[in-house]
Amino acid sequence: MQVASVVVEIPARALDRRFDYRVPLEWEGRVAPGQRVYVTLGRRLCQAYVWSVADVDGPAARDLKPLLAVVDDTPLLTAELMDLVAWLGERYGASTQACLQAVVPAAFRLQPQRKYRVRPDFRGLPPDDLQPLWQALRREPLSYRQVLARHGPDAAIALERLLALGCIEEAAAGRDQVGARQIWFAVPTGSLETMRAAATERSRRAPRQARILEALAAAWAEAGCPPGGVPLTALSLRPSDEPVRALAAQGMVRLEAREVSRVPEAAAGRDERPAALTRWQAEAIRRLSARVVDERFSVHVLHGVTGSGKTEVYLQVMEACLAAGGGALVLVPEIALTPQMVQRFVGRFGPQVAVLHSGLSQGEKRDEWMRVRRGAARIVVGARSAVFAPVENLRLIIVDEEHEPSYKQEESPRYDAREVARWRMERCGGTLVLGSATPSLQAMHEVERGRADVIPMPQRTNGKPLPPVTVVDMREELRAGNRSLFSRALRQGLEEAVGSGRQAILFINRRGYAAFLLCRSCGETLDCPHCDISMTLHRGRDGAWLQCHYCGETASVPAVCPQCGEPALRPYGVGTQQVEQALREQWPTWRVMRMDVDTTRRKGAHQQAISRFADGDADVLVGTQMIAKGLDFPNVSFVGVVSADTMLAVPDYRAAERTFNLLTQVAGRAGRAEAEGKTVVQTYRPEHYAIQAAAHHDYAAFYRRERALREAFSYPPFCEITVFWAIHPEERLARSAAQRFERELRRRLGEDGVTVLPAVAAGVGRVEDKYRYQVVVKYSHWVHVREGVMAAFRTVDEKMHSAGGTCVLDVNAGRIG
DNA sequence: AGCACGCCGACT
DNA sequence: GTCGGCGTGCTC
Repeated sequence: MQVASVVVEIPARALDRRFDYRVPLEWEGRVAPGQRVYVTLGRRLCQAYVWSVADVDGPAARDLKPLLAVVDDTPLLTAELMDLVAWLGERYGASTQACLQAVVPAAFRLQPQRKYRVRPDFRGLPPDDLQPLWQALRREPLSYRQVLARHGPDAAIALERLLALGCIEEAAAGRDQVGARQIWFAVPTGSLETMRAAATERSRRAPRQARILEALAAAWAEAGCPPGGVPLTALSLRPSDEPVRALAAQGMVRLEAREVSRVPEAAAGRDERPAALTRWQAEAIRRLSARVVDERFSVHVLHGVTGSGKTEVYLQVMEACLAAGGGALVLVPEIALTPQMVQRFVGRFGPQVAVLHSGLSQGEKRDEWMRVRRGAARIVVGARSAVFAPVENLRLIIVDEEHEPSYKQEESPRYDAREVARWRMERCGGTLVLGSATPSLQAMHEVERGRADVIPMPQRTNGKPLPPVTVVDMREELRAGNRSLFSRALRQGLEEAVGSGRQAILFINRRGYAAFLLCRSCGETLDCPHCDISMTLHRGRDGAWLQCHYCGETASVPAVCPQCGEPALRPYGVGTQQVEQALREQWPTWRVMRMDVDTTRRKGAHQQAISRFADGDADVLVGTQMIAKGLDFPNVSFVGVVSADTMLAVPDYRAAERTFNLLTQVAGRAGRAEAEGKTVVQTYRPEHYAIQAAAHHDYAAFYRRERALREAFSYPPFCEITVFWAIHPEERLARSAAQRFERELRRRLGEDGVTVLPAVAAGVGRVEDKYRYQVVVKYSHWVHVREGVMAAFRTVDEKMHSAGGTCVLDVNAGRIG
């Protein structure tokens, strides 16, 4: 007798284990790991994934509940993905169910459904008029909708009566949240001539039938023989329409339901293959292609300056991978996944490419995922979660803009797509390519330890040098009597660019008008009533308001300070709106465009804004980091950074790295095509190494300095950091939970190679009226501390849970504030 | 996470 | 005397 050990889909830590079910005799041999099944847990129906199947003898197995249904014929998850789910759980301290939900698109989750079936204990017959429905339900359980569709609207009453008489009962049943899309096709059975003759014959007697036959004949003539039929929707018909049913009954046509994809098949498109490669590109392609073919695990850091043509390298290495029979996966930051980017991949590989991103509907994601699972698409391009795509014979993963923090998922399971990619390539014996103009400290550390190699691409494809960067000391400006947002150099750069018909970009890393309001009389700042953070000042057409960027709370702007009553509230900390306003005031004739989360919240607005600016609809674009990434505006000749200091001020050990990356990226925006580029960076800390290194395009200098600091203060990559949070509306409970975690941890882990920092309030100590306390743990290898950390976590989490609070564990955390 | 069972207040 | 509050405990 077979027993299936399954993981149920319910994401509760208490259910994070295997449950055993009996495999009914008729399904023996049909049940395999990775397959979805329906089971009852307690008395409710739920979906589960088969983890393992074993042959067990003896009475114990007979007492198990049986599997209720097998959902898929072929397992939805491959053996590799099942192993990945297990690894995810261990690596990030998440429940197996949460990991499953991250790997499988939401469309495949269970949508519970009520069905009606005859009661097995009912003896005898219901009243005569209820017999047809009762007989139908005896053949198979039906949902309410099915009952109405098959037995007419009066069946609703019949159903109620059968229920009241105790003849039938409700039964749990289910289906996928979003199923495959089916379309009905009418397929002709006879020859083209018969079709035409039948049409003529029916033209008077049955004109609607005749029209269908004519349409079929026309499609046949056009598409050639034998035709696959015509989708009924193309004729505005449904299979239940009378003429269709009549033709089917006469045997003139056959009706077929076929699964179709919701994603239109990519047109072949134009392939923009460059006429020539730089010697660096050619060398990179040569080296990587050789590794893709050899089926051994290897990691490569593709260090290419902005404009060095990394994408073309990716494309040609993927070609080599495909030629060797492998599949490939390209990860890009969500923001860089623009139609232009996708077009390059589709242009080269056509319908072999599947694109996975957050803009797709659940159904579209399902269809793309299944196309990959069936092997119809062998290349996947997508954002973070695409790292789980079920690519067959996966041999190559490319992580573009590898240094981007968006590869870390900030909810459970808090995985890092770069680590997942590494795991998959290690397991499959494939090649991992980490591409960046500013490789992360982590990636370079791997190189130092001999676990990866660097492939340099220091030259731009257009042969031009990187644009010169001027660092402006804003203290000097102040001394020279310039109190405006714009230094003389920045002003000059703007005027030169716009004056010569070019475009300019101004970058400021904060949205809204000003970071906060401060009372110049008493020093009070206006804070959010629900969070420990000051509210941001926003200005729009309908005046000004205050907004909390943590919880969304809004408030009106008081005329006087609520603390001291003085009319002395002043805005501090420049935001995009303020820059936009200053531009409009000083250059009223210029066309100014602003791009940040506030202007691009609407779906598609982001892409629209990008095309408008690219089409020359504005002279100056003001925006947050979203304008820095992956965009290529050929007419931009000037880029200004209004303040580089906001990025440096963040209390995060990676602040310098982020600043360096962003400045490098922003500077790369200027002068990508014909126009000569120029960049001005404004700062109050012109001597800072991150700013200096970015200004001189000197990655090596930045890396040396940053590496030394990380080593001296024991920050990643010289250790790994895991953060525990306790979150509760009562400060006392949040604090004591964090302290308890700290104690438990110290007790279990000892001192060797582990540093446990004391429990403290988080950087923002209260969000949405809930207090947050944190414990930071530093160690060298997760496997050495995992047991201890997880045991401590489970103890505290369980208590916190019953006290109405939450605990979060962020393994290999990015942020620690 | 649900959905049971189980033990104490305001109602037909 | 019953309906129902949500506190604890289990789910193969």
